[in-house]
Amino acid sequence: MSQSAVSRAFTPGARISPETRRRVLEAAERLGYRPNAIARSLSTRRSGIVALIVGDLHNPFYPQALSQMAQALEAGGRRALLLTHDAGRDVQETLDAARAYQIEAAIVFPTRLNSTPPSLGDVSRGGIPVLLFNRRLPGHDDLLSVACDNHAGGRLAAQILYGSGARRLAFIGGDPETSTHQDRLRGFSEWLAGVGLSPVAAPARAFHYDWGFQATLDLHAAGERPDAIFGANDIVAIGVLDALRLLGRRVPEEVSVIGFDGIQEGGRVAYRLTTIRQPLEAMIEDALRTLDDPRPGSGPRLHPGELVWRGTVRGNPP
Amino acid sequence: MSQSAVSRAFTPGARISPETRRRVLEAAERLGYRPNAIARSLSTRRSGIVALIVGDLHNPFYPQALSQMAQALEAGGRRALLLTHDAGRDVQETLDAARAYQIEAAIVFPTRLNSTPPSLGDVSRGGIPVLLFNRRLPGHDDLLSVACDNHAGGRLAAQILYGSGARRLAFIGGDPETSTHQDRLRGFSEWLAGVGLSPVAAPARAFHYDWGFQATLDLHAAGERPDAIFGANDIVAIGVLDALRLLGRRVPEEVSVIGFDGIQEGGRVAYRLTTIRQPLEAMIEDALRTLDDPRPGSGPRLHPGELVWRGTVRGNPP
DNA sequence: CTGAAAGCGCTTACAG
DNA sequence: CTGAAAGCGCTTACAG
Repeated sequence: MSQSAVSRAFTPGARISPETRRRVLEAAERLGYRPNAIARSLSTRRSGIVALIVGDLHNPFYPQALSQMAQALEAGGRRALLLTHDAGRDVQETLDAARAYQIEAAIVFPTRLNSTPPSLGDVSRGGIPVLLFNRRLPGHDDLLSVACDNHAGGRLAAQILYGSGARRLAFIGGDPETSTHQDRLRGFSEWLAGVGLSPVAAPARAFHYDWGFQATLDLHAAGERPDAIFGANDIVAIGVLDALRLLGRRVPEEVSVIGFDGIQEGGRVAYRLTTIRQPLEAMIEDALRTLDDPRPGSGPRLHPGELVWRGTVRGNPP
Repeated sequence: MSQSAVSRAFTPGARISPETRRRVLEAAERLGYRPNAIARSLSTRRSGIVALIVGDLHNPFYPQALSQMAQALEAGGRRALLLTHDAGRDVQETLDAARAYQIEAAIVFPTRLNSTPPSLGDVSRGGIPVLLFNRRLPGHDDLLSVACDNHAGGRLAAQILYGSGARRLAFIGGDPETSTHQDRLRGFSEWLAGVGLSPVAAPARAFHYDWGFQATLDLHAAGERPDAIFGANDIVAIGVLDALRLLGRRVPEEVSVIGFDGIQEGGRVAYRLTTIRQPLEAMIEDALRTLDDPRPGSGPRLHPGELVWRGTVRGNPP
């Protein structure tokens, strides 16, 4: 039994007789043999490894995206190398480290990445496609990017809230340096401008529960009494809801609230948050397809958000 | 410049003159050269890769643990290969797949693993140490395990609640097949027995928010009015809190609530959940140390939980 | 269809 | 300290 025969037995579609393959596989089973993927990678120059780069996993959207992404990768016979990226260091460094493992692609979950990351400039040197998930980076056309259509989502939020009768609409933002924040706010403001309105307030800081909570309190302390609040994402909107409860303002009777993301937490009985859901499955599928056939410079690939009607917006679904 | 020289320049502590090393590193910098970690792995037979096997990341405890674990691994110059494990498949299969990458160890986050997993029997065949994080599997002495001392934690919960004046104490469990559930309940019941009490109720199903919520509603519908509830973990306890709020029962005046885990979510203003925190950093450190020097059969390594006093237990901290 | 041989990019005794 | 050579465990033309 030659080495080649064994190799071919484990290679789908290789030229080998069924009989030989059977014998090899049988022996392998008996001996507990498994081909060494590391050696195969070296030989074929294809590691089958994709780097997943994550920052903090504070926002539940990311763990959800991460585990679904890992599963999708596995379904395609690839492996996920998990790398953490903390605020202090450069993403570039992390990427370089990953490159040593002959990764075929890298996907960055930009939990802590704003629009001016120090050195994502020549990120894809070495010919490895790098994809930003859930963010676009203006001016970085060498980066692939898959995101929700946040601009359209912002418009939709405005339309829904306005349609529910609200006229004093506030936006409570996230990290103002991110495209997610900017695009959602822009869409929101633009749509409102179309009906002669503008947001009564748009404080912004971070995509955190605590910020949504605090900003809502501050808003009311300053005398604002919005009749609708668009939270920059679900976790912010959940903070908003808790603050409103504390303030004694009834949702949705007095105030409507809408979020963005579609995290499972928003569906809990305590919140029933109406939101614009990012189509995660479609985005992940698209991301993997895009990495297989990368065409940099074509701009971010946008997916429309889907309205999830629950209980925090007054009236009936449109 | 020989191949050997280059190799040694990148090997800390290798016999090489500072001058040569400098020249190599400089050239590498200029050329953008990085040693191929895959080739190195093949040569040294040490991949530096540790498999992290996760199920669903529903419970926020796991993403937190996962990202901290990945960071700790990186700090030690190792890499995390992320593998998902879904309920349907055998952990053994996932482990086998990981083994192809010459992993040095595997850490299983048993989000969906109960005490009778189909085939974790000869899991460490191949000499790769496998460590269960946050669970012990009675009868599986070949598995390493690092967990919180759930039994002691259960006792502590009983003591705290009893100390706050409660006499009708309920336990709302998680997945009853897990060691985490069983140990916490056992400790809880044992301590209560010591003062002549037993839990007024101990429904169990899953470590989910929805279950904590539903079980609390059911309990009250059945006419029980506990004056204290021990949630099997924080996410269950948070469901309990939301249900109590719906029922109009005031916390902590009428009912005290305590959780287990110490997830960040419990600290939110809306909950202020008093809990027993798992010392995650210490557990992770211990896990990595244990994997470096594995001594199977020595039983699970237990870490004491720490009381985090917030606002859901009546009275003052002990 | 099958096997012998070269090569993937490193590391590491070994000899100098 | 340095270099030539063998070897890690695979894959894949190439010849048969």
